[in-house]
Amino acid sequence: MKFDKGLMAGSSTMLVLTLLESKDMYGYQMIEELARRSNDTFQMQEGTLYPILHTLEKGKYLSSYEEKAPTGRMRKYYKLTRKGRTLLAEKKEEWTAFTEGVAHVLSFA
Amino acid sequence: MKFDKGLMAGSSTMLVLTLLESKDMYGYQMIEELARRSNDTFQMQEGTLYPILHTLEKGKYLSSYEEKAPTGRMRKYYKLTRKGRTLLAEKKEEWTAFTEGVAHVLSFA
DNA sequence: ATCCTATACCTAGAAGAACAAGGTATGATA
DNA sequence: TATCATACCTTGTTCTTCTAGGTATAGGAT
Repeated sequence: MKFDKGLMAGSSTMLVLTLLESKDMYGYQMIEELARRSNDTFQMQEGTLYPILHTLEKGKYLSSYEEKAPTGRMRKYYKLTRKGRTLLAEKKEEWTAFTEGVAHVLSFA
Repeated sequence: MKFDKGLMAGSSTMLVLTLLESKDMYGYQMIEELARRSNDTFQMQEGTLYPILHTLEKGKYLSSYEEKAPTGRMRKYYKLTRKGRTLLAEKKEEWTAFTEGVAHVLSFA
């Protein structure tokens, strides 16, 4: 399933934060994990993800550290800060309210 | 409730088409009706709506006609075409699949 | 040996969509 | 007479995504 570009807008930041809620992850991993959790319906592009990560880190919603993978390559892990958790909670609330609003409009007789 | 700008993206066309599903409407009316159906959570801007209407009409998803209101002013009514109904059905399916995907990611343990 | 693929990071530029902020015009109301 | 609500529209800015590249390493295939 290919989604309209616009649909991702507004929810991708929430999705990224959600992934980091369970554990620290690196970018490439997030893309795979997102696909896995959504049964391959979400294929986030690297050109979408990396700028989001950088913006979130700049805003102190995430912190990062590098770690050597067993393969020998470096990976950049991101970690949710307290500020990030607060943002995530807000995003989730907003998402719920928004989808409820849409559902209400759609189901209106 | 004020929503993130991005959230509207991707769903506003669906919302507009949905409004026209029940009856022909004019732009100004759609904004009011959308607010009413969503308990004032959706405040679509004119600068958002009118371009959408024009694009949809250009694509033959809507047709329009002018009618004099009881007040004497002209109103431009929009009507769903068959092509528009098809598009609406697709948009609804896409929306459902997308929100289900998000729900799945959010609820992932 | 060489090439391709997967991994892993990044960015610049184009495209799409919403919004802010303006404009025009008419009818009703104060 | 002035202001508000109605009713339409557009331009320019901003935000976000995606496309399409670039860099680099490791492993497998040819």
